[in-house]
Amino acid sequence: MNAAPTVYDVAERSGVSIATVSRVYRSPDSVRAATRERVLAAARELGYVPSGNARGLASRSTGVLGLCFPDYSDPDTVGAEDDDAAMLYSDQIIRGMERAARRHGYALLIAASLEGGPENLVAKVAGRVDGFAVLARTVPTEELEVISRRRPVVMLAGPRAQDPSLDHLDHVEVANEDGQYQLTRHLLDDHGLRRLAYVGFAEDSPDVEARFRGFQRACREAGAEVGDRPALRMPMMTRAEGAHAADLLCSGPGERPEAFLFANDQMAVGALQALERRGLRVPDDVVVTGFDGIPLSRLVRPALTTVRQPMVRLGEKAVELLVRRLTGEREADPVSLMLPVGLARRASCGCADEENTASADI
Amino acid sequence: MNAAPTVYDVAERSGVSIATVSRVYRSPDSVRAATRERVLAAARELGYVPSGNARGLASRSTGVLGLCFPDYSDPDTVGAEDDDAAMLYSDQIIRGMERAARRHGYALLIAASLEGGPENLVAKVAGRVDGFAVLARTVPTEELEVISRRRPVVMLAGPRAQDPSLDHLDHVEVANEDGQYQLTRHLLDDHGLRRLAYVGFAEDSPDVEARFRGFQRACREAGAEVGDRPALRMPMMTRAEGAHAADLLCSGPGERPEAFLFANDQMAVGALQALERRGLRVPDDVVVTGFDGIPLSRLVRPALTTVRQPMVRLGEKAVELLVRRLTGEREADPVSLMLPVGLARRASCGCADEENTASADI
DNA sequence: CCCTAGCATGAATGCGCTTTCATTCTCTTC
DNA sequence: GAAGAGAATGAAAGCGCATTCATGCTAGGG
Repeated sequence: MNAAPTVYDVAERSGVSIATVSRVYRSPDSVRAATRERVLAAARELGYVPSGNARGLASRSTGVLGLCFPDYSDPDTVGAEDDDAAMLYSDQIIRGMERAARRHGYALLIAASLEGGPENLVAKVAGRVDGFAVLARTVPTEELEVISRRRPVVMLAGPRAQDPSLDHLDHVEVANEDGQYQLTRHLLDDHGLRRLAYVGFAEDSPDVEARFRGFQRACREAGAEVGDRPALRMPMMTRAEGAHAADLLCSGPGERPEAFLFANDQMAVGALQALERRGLRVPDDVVVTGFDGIPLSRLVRPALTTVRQPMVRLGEKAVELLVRRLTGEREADPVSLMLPVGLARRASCGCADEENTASADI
Repeated sequence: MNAAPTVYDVAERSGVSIATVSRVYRSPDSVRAATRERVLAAARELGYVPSGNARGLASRSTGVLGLCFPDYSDPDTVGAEDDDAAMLYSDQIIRGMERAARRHGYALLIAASLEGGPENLVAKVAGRVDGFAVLARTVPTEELEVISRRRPVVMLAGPRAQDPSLDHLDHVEVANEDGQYQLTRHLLDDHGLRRLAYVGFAEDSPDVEARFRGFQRACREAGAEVGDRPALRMPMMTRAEGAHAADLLCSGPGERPEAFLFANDQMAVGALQALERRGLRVPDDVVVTGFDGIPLSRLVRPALTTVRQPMVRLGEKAVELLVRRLTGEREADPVSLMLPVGLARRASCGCADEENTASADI
C-alpha cells in the first residue's frame, strides 16, 4: 500500500507526457491508438487508479450525487422491527436514486444525519458531490441554505419548504393528501360506509398530517361526520400500536366504526391481527385500510387495501431534477413535483384484488 | 451558482491567511477563539463550503468508504417482486455499512455494477474512496486486483476468493453451510424426521451451494438418505417457484417427504401458501423451513423456521475491517471472518416460537 | 518537392486545500 | 523589565489531475 502511482508514473513509464495520459482517460479518441495502448499497458502494470479527488479538483465536478436521510435506527432495538416503514422508505429511495444516478453516470454518496456521527458529516458530503438530495427535513435550514447557494439541492418528501430562504429549491413529494382522499372516497362512495375512524399521529410528520387532511376533506365532501383530529393518535405507528388501536376502537364506547383507516400499513397489519384474535372478520365486520403499500400489505390475509407510495420513483425523480440542473437549466425556476400515488383496492375493504389478479400464487 | 467561494475568499474577508482558515476547520483548537469566530462568520456570509476534492487531494484521504453491489433489478419488472431477497440483502448491507461508517466518521459511496451504467463506474468509485467493499463477485478479478493494490478492499459474502491474486484481501462471509447444517440436524435429531427434501439451486450461487452442503453433511452424519443434488432446483428461487416446488413434491411419485427445506425464505413462503391450498397442515402434515430470516418469515402463519443471516452485521464488519486497515494495521495478514448465523425455531417445524415470545402481538 | 491544414503531443498553469517550517505574539518567570 | 518558552499565525510548497496554448508531425494539394 505504498504511494499510489500517478499520472506522472504512468507517463514516464510509457514515454509520454502526463497530458497524454490524462487524455487517454478523458478523450481516448484524441490519442493515437498505438500511444493509447502503451499508456494503458503501463497503467495496468503499475496498478494505476486515477484519483477522483484530483480529477474532481481540476475539472470542478465529482460525478457523484448525494443523499441525506434521517437515521431512524435505534441501535438498541435494532432488529426489533426490521421492516420499520421509515427504513423501507430510505431503502427504496436509495435504490431509486442509485439506479437513476448510475444511468446518468453518477455514483451515489449517502449519509444519514442526526446523532451517531460527527456533526460535520453533512458538510463533508455536501463538499464532495455535484448535487444533493435531502430527505424530509434532515438538514438544518441554515446549513441547507448555504449549500444550496453552490450546488443544486432537491428536497424530497414533506411539504415544500416554507422557509423563504429555501424556496428556490426543487422539491418532490408524494400526493399524500390526495391518496388518502381517494381511499376515503372509495370507502364512502363505493362501499357506502359512513362511520370511519382515522388512526395516525398528525403532529409530527407533515406527510401523516397531509393524509389526515385528505381524510377530512373526503368526509366533509361526502357529508360524513369527521372530527378535527384523528380518532386515535399513536406516536410510533408500529404494528403493536395498530393492534392496540384496533382493540381500543372495538371496546370503546358507542357504536364500533365501520372502517379503520390507518396512517400506515404497519398499524393496519397489527389491527388485522388484533381483529382476528377478537373473532372479527375483515372486511365483513369491519373494514381496514393502510397507507404506503409496503410488500407485506399484499401478503397479509386479507390483503390490505392501501395507498401505494412510489418511493423508488421519488428517488429517480430527484436524480432527474439534479441532473437537469447540472446540465444546462441551472437558473430555471424551481420545480415542485407531486408524484401521484396509486390506490390498491384489495380484500380488506371488500374489493377483489384488482392489482394482482395475475399472480394467482398469493 | 457562480464561482463558489474558496479559502482565499474567506481568508481575505476575515483578514487572515488561508492556513488559518484551514486550521479553523481541521483543528479548531489551534486557533484563537476570536480569530476563529471571525473566520466562521466570514465563511457563513460567503456561503463557503469546503471542497471535498481539494481537501482529499491535499490530505490524501477522502473520508469515504465505497460499496459495490450487484444490480439485480430488472427495470422491466420493477415492483413485481418488491421484496426480492437479493435486494433485501443489498439494502441491509448498505444500512449496516452506512451506520458503521458514520460512527467512524465516514460517508458511504455506493454503486451497483454490471449493466445499466458506464463501465468505468467502478473505477470512478474506487478512485474516490479510502476503502472499498465488494459484494459477491461484483467486480472483475483483474480490476479488483489493481484496486486492492492501493486501497483496502474487503470482499463480502460468497466464499473466500480462490484467485491467488486476491488472497490478500480481507473477507467476510456468513456461515451458510453451518446454518443449514444446524437446521437440518434440528429436524433430524429434535423432530426425528427422516425423509427430507432440499429445494434450491446449487449451481449459480456459492452461498446456496454451501447451504446444500450443510444439508448433505447433516443427513450423512445422521444416517439419513441424501442425494448429491437438491431434490428440486428452482432457478429464480421466487415465491412462485416455492409454491410450484411444493406442488411437485406433494404430487410426485413415492412417499411425500416429511420436510421441505428451502434454500431461501421466499420459496418457503410460497410453499406455505401452496400447501394451505392443498389442505395440508404445517407442521403437522409436513414441515417447511427457509433460509435468510427476512422480516416476512416471522409474519407468515405458521411462522417460518429459518436461519437468520446477519446482513446488517456483515456490512458493519466490512466497515470495521476497512477502518482497521485504514488506521494502522495496513500490512497485517488478511482476515477471513465467518459470521455465525442464528437458528430461528418457529412454528413451521413444530417448535414454539423461541425467539419472539415477548412480542405477543404477532 | 514545398507549403499548409489539421492532428497528435508536450509544457505549463491552476483547481482549493493541507501541511511543514519559519516567524511573530503573548505570556510567564526571575 | 528582560529573556525565554510556547502559542498563534503566515509563507510556500505541493497533492494529482484537466486544460489551454504552443509546437512538432503527418498528409494532402499544388
